[in-house]
Amino acid sequence: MKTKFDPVLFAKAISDETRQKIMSCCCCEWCSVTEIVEKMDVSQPTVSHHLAILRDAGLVNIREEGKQTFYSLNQDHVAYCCGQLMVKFAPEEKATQIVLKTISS
Amino acid sequence: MKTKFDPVLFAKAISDETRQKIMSCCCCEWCSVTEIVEKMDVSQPTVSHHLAILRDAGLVNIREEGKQTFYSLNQDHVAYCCGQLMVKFAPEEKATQIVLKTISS
DNA sequence: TTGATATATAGACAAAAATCTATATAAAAG
DNA sequence: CTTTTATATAGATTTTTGTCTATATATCAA
Repeated sequence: MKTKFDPVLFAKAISDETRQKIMSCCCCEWCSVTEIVEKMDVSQPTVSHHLAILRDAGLVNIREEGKQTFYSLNQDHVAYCCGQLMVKFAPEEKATQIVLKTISS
Repeated sequence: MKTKFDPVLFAKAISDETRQKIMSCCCCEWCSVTEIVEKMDVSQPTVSHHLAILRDAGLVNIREEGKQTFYSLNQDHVAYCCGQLMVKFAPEEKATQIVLKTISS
């Protein structure tokens, strides 16, 4: 079952440029830590640190395989959090209108 | 015309608890800085500082009246940014599905 | 014009966060 | 078993951010 939405936790998790790059990196496929490190310009421990933050916010899926760990973006949860943020700060009709416009463009 | 969406700027702006409280505070009405300060537990300069960050991210509307300055949440822009974030990190069909579910519940 | 009120800015300080190197852990290969 | 590879953790350091006090600026009232 889904844990209660924490808007500050979510915002903090996505508020760092390196983490957003990591999110883009594993947005559409499973990536090992090594693969992610190769595409970033920070050290491996730094990547692991950011992955832990994303994990704690529920924003990544994890699959362990032998000595490797694969991560992929939890798109459902990202979308859920964005939706929750939206309804927290904008009335639903407005949110609906903006979203439909955004998505259809 | 709307400036280009900056997902890191947006996320940083909303990633602080005090700022989210301010956003909620002036979510549905114009509030003077003094009124906002009264509802918060930080000093007036701190509130002004946070308001400047929200302003720089385009998240608040501003209206000056005599010696007072009134702020209100720019709901349209908040909703727009949430929508942009969503389509950045989730495919559109998934975003649509989640959003509609979120909004209608 | 003096004083009070509203807000913003400057600068100092403290707390939090990002990064690094070094190392621990654990799996696989030789 | 020893070595290599993959990842995580610990601890130190630097950078960024949030907060405060003091003060500047600007409006309004007396």
